[in-house]
Amino acid sequence: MEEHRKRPGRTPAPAGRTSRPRQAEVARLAGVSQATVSLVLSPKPDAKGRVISEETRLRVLEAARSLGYVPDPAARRLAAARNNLLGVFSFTATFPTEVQHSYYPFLVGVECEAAALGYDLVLFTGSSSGGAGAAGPDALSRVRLADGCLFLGRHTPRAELKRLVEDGFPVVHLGRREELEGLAWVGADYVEATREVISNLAGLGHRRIVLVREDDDAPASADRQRGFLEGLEAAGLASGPTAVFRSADPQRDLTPERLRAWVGEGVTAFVAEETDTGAAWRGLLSAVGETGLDCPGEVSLALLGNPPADLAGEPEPTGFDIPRPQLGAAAVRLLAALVAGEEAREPLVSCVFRPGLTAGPPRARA
Amino acid sequence: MEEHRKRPGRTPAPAGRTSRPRQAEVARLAGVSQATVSLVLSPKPDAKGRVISEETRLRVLEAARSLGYVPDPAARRLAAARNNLLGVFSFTATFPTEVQHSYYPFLVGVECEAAALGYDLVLFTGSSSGGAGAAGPDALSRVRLADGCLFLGRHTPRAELKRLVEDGFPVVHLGRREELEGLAWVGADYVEATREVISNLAGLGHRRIVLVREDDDAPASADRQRGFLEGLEAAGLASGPTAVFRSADPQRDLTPERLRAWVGEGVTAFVAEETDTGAAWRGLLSAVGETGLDCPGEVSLALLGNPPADLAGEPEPTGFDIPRPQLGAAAVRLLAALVAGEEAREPLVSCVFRPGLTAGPPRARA
DNA sequence: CGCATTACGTAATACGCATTAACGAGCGTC
DNA sequence: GACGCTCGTTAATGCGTATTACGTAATGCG
Repeated sequence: MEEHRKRPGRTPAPAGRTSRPRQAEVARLAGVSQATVSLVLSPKPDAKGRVISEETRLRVLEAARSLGYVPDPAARRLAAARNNLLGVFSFTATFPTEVQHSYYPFLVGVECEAAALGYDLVLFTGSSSGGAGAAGPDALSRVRLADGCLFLGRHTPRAELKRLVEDGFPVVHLGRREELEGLAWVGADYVEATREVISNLAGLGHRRIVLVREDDDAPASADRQRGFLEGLEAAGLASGPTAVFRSADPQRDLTPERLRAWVGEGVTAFVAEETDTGAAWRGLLSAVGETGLDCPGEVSLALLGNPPADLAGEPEPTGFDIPRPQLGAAAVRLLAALVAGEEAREPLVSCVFRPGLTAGPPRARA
Repeated sequence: MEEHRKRPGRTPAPAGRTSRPRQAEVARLAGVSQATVSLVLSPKPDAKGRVISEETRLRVLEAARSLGYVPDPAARRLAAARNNLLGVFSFTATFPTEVQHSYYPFLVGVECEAAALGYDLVLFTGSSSGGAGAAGPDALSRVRLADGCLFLGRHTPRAELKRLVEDGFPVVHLGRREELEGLAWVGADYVEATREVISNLAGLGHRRIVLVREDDDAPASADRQRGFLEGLEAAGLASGPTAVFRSADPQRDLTPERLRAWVGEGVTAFVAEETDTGAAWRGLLSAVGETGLDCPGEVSLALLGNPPADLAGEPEPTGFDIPRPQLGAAAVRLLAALVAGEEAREPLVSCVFRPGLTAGPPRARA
């Protein structure tokens, strides 16, 4: 196991160039002790009394710079300090091949905010491809290398996550997740955003609206449904038993006949939730297409979220934008606060209403 | 700085429940030494001689399981003298807001291959000022925290990179980069791919072809031009002085008149290089559009690379696909080999010809 | 039965850094 | 000049694990 070790034994740095410099080498170059180097390089705000003279300080800094010294994150962490690393852990590949279901938009915000706060990011891989930590309980525990960790994706192993939280390891979950006591999370305000969309449709004159959702118990779905119902109520509209269409496979179950039946009953607007696959929205679109109904004219459609990337060419759907970069940034802020030992809380992030082109006033009833 | 440490001082585990168990505790429960626990829990394939008896092995495993022992990654990496981290350094944000010019496709391959090889990724951002090194020239030295580092982007500071290479720090540059002695890199074979496109056009019957390129001296551009000229020669076609149209702003300089003139001279096909902005291709497309020439019919077009994301709706261009994920994967493989001390070399990655819809046989000359 | 082997374990140590008790040197003070 | 005192620095130690150099008991062999 030692074959790759460039440094032979205990001698600080004989061969020199092949290995990263250690504090000991910086110390030798600066003519001080390793402890002094540590003191100089560890920004201690509460420097009570014990300070290093400006002269040695500069000497050490110069030596460190010229050697290109960088602290070893593992050692730093082991010695009970921080290493300026925030972990990002996702349970599917972070950069999936399929365009759908990508964490990219979140990462835009995560990277930006992390940089602003002075953190680098560690991307823990292998969660899906079974590489590094294959499976097993260790897969998740690798994140302890970082000061804290951000979790993406809805299907997080409860037990492992719970363990991290209980151990006091700073963890933030991206997406509402209340079933786990003490788990910090950030989320978007789907309830309010959906309410706003419904309110808008009602304002256009729609009286009967149907929500198309998938058969998933994720909080994100539940929130939209709640916002939908609240929106109906606020607009003084009835929410009959048929107002919510829930299906495990909307693209199969949402038939043109079904659609025609609704329209025949007086339904003039449909809203679909956004999910990884966009199945609800796709199902709605194709059903409308097959029935030959004119979209803004005969039926209004709204998407509770952003359209999948491969539908970028389609007309812009009415609905709301999920501010994913802001969500990512908020998550990082929260995580950084936890790492710093603060008792922070991030409020729900608001979604932005998107007028779009798929909704308009309903056609006058015959 | 010690506030978060649950374990008071040297006692192995007095308070018990607040902290994760260590090997020492497992050892105590199993009635063996810490070293034995380590030996049992560290899968050593080449267990030459030194073996633990099956009985104690099971006892230790049982103890570990019952305590919920999980190894501390920081300690593990410290003891192993490497940290299983590969750096990714880009000089613009790794996740840019603009869709164009994104490293995303590369990262798909990087993440996947890193996972397969058992590495985690550290993302460094050029602008971030975190960690030990302040901003400025030291920014680059932060990458030493990883076992090796991948560099993206054409505008890498030469001096700093040189320093890393000279120090023997494993570095791989994504994209051909030969001007720096000893710098490892991986690249796509633009020469061959371009040659193939030209050969294909010649096969269709085209006799006069013009290359539209931007005014950039990047290797990627030079390679395409070289492949273009070689392709012409191989097909027995003349490459007059007007065969290459080089412009700093093709969208401005590539006027409809210009295009008409070429067509009048007998040019029947145009190829454009791909760049971050896609300016050459955009210029070509808009000029053709304005002149009202029918694309596969009257002129053939080819794109030496992938179209920008915002042109996804357009008909698929003839040309070649740059296998970005494979490039990323190849870079990671090379980097991993360097980290392991091997003297590896990755060949150029081949691009894949894309038939597309924008090229066809030339219309018979009048 | 004596000695060489082998099989199993363990003590000791290193890994790189942070932290803290202790130490030496300057410097007044009476 | 012995004493306290502050300031700057260092020696020593611990963090949790991997590894190596040794023991010790069991076994093999003539």
